[in-house]
Amino acid sequence: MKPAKKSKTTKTPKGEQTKALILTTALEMLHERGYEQTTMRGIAEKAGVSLGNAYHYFGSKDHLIQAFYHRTHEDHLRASRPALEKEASLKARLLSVMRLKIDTLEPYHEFAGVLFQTAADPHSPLNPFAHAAAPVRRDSVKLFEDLVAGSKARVPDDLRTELPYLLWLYHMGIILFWIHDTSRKRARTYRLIDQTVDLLDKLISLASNPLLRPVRKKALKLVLELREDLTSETSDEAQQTESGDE
Amino acid sequence: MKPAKKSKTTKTPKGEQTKALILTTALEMLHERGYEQTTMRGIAEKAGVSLGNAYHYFGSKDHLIQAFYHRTHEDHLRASRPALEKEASLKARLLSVMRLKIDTLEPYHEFAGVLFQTAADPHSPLNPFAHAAAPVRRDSVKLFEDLVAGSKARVPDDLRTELPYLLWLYHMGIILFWIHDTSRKRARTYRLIDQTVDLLDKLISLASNPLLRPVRKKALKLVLELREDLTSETSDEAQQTESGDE
DNA sequence: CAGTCTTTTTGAACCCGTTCAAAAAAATGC
DNA sequence: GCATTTTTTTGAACGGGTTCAAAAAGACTG
Repeated sequence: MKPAKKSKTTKTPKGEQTKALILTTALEMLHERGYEQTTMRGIAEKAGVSLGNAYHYFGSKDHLIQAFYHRTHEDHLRASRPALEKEASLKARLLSVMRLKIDTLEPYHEFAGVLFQTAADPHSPLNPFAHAAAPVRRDSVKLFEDLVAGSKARVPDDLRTELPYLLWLYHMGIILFWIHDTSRKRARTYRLIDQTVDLLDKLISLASNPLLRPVRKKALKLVLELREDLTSETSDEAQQTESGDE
Repeated sequence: MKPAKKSKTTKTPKGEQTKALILTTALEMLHERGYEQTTMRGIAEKAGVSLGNAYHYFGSKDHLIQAFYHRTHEDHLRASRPALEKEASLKARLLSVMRLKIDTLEPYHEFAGVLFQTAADPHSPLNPFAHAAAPVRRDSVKLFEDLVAGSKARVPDDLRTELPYLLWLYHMGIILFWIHDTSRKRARTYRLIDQTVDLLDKLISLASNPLLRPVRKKALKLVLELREDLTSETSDEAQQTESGDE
């Protein structure tokens, strides 16, 4: 399918330097001109290296995108810290984190679609759903672990374990909505966040209710299963397609 | 962004014929060799027309994909009919329809990812989330309308109205999972369907419970809002990007 | 320092999707 | 039937991502 050569690790200081140069140039161009307008040739030229050289360090354009994604994620982490230190209730914490996520992403709205696109391709190494190892996801889920751990909400233990992952999923859904949101200043997305956070908070409270226990148990068992699949499966069968060319 | 010229309507019988020829050839190749291996050049050559000619009738490769998608949808509709005529309970109906969906899609698993990808791009006319007019979505939701209408499940009226759309969303989620499912014979996806359908059925029953009424009301109000956005918004603001080139 | 092995760098080449002006063929009007 | 207009068809060209063999530059060894 998609060749997607691995990006080589650098072996000398010179290489290190070149790689960094290419990366920063790429990020710059991506920020200034968006995805389509940023070409590998353009990056190479602006960085003063040859096209082939860029490909030596970054196996594909997607790898550059990944770097970009990483950066916004780190920005979001940094932006979230104050709120997580101040707020105590689960609801307030979640609300802050989600709103800050959108704040962070906002400057890149116009090409976020493409970003999401490449990330949704099952064959892409960037796909947060497929590859368990994907540091993107691990880091991302970790934020929600902190979010839950630091709150003193009354939530059943079994749910508490799964909650970070569930919130991560929820947050992916919000991003998907945001990508398609064309309202001014993304008002709709923010409203959606406000309302869904409120709803989620209510639901989590309800989840302790004995009436809901069987459903909760069943649902959580299912979630757990899926998560296990996600973190184990990939190594055995997923790679077969790669070698199956002729 | 993506130029995506519109596919011209044909004006003569000769043109009609050529267009059909190109389409069938394309579907054939897509089926046999997947997305990446099917090139516009390849299609044109196999169909015995020039490359430019193919582009005259189909503005882009995506348009061909759209045709492909349409076909599988129709297959699914046809396959679902018997079950919808036989089954009475909502649960059984949903289970059948979902399983048949996966059955229908299965032959195209390897390139379904790409299909989903192009569909997730906000700029793509194929995107079922963005363009209300997208017949793909209308048709698709319609199936779930029939599914709900034909069942005699006891479900609150307000929920009943939104249920088809919610089930459509649910079905999109399952497809997303399926795309990433590498288990043999897609066993995991089928199991997921079994369990989630069961769960949904239980949830729908619970939804009538007075305890849940406030949450239900709130959630449905939210869903309704989003749906309205979806079906109206697109005309005013979404198109600006199109004309905003320089 | 000379020779060898690695890493970095290059630039040409390949294939692909897409565009476009102009040729060929059909349809239309008189 | 001929001129004009419309539709269909062509093929070359452009710009883009990606690959690759081989040159250049460095690192390492004796």
